[in-house]
Amino acid sequence: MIADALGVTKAAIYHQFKTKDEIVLAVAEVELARLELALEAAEAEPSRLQARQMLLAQVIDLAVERRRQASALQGDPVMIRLLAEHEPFQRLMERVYGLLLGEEPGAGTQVPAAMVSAAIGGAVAHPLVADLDDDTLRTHLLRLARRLLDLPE
Amino acid sequence: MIADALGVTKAAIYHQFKTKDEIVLAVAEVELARLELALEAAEAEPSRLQARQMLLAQVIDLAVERRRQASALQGDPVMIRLLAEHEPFQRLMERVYGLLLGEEPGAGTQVPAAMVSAAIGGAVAHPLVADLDDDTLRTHLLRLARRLLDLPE
Amino acid sequence: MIADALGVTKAAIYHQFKTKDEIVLAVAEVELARLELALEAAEAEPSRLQARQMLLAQVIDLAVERRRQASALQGDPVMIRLLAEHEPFQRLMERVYGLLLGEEPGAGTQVPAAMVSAAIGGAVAHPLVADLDDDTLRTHLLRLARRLLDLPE
Amino acid sequence: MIADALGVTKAAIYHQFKTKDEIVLAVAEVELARLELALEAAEAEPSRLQARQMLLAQVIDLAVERRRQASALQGDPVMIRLLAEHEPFQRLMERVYGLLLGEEPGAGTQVPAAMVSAAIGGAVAHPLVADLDDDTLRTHLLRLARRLLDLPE
DNA sequence: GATGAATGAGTGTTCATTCAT
DNA sequence: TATGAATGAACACTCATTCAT
Repeated sequence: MIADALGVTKAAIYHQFKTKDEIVLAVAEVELARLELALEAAEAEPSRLQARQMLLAQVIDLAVERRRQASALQGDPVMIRLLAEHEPFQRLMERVYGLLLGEEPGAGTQVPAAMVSAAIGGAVAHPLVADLDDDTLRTHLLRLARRLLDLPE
Repeated sequence: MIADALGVTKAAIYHQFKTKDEIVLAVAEVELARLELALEAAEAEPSRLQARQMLLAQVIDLAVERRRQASALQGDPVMIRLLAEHEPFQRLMERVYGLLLGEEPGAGTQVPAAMVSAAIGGAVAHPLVADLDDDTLRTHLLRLARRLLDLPE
Repeated sequence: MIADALGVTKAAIYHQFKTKDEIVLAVAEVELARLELALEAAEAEPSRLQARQMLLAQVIDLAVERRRQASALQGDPVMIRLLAEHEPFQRLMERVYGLLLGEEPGAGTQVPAAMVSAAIGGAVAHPLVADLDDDTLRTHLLRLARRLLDLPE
Repeated sequence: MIADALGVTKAAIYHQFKTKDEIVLAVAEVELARLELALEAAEAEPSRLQARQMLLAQVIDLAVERRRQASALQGDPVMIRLLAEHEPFQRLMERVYGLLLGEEPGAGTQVPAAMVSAAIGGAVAHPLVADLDDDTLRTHLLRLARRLLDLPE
């Protein structure tokens, strides 16, 4: 499916990547890099509140932007397993969650963090919102996420 | 995979169900029936607020209870397609969303509805919460969902 | 397929017959019995020519009559193999061919015999003639078969 | 079955063909091409009678030649369905029948056409003629087909 | 006599992966 | 770098057959 979408042969892809895991990782890492950039930009903000607002806006931007492209890998079991096991991703997400929630990461913040992540990720992929244009979706997501995170509008 | 998990042959399963769709539907319908019961019980409540609180509690109960069992079908493409297409499920979810959000269902409530659903479903399935015991998870989910839905604690 | 068509269970059929071969044989033997009757009636005719005409008419009658019923078994590989191997059927067909062709059976008559049989059987099953009513089909078959067999109209 | 007969894996075959239909079509199309060539050669003949004689000879040649090879697909349900539905084959057969019968194709010629086709095809596949050498079979078929088609020897 | 449950072996098809060129 | 050909293992599904009840 991936090879066809790129217009090359499967073997050509296996020349560049040793396993499907590596392919998925390569795709994921682009997103990770962008997320890391957003995180660092937010962490550089002087006020904690501004940092949280900024990070949230960028996380939502990324999710909305990506929603159509790379959808091929969206439901891919390899992708799901990898994100659940890939350590760098885990650590990055803990930092993101920690800042978003305004707390240090730890056992107490895991569930809210997972819910925020799941709420944004799930909402973006949900068929109910497939017809909404990007701006409307972004606005809705922001409003709801702020409520979840106890952030002022 | 299902047959192996049950310790029987594939053919034995195809003796009981005509298609994979039927297998998935049979599993889903058990949940649907319980959800419908919960919805009807909530709708019978005198006050709207009590109805919403009650339905939310039961929806979360169901999600938490189910989280380990039937996880085999969780990512199954047939399950995903069926839930997206199965009319009775669609109608039921609209009623659930409508009551949870305290509004009549419509275009304006789709995104919050999708987010609530995704938040609960996603959080329950998230690897980060796999180690939490049921009670802790339930408490967290309730707190967050109430915030999302503007419900008092 | 057979069990469903009869409205009983597969196991019920396997209670009556030990193998699929036996089922097919039982169906075939009904036809064989009718064919044998036709053959004996024809052989009792005083003139050879009358015998041939009579047998041909009855063979075609049988084929046309059967064309819709039991069509389930028509293409069945078991049926095909069985008719090719079943000795009583082989012997019966040799007698039928011999009389139809007006000769004693032998190496020299095998091809014409096979062609007559194939022409009638094939034509009856051919999709091109599916819409023809029984009488029209019978008339066509008779005319052509007579030509093949050098029989006067 | 096909893969085993060729001594390769099923997947190897599915690398070359997308569906079973394609496999069957590929086999059938070789025959179709040869039949079309024969038809065109016959149509180029100056006299109608010569054209019919020539086409018949070639049709029988093709049938006799093919009788052992590709017999794996002979009873294959996919093959049967495809030949019944494949438009190019339908059109080609109508042209062949029309010329063989010495008439324009139409409703009136369908049954004789089906019978000639069934007679040749059926006779060639019939177990009774399996032991005959090609020349003897060809001779028999020619004699009988000429009789069917009202062609001089 | 009949049924429900089960099975082994097959079929059409996909997918991750390997390898010689 | 890229390709074509191949493979093992899976998956959805069917069919002939068996057996306890």
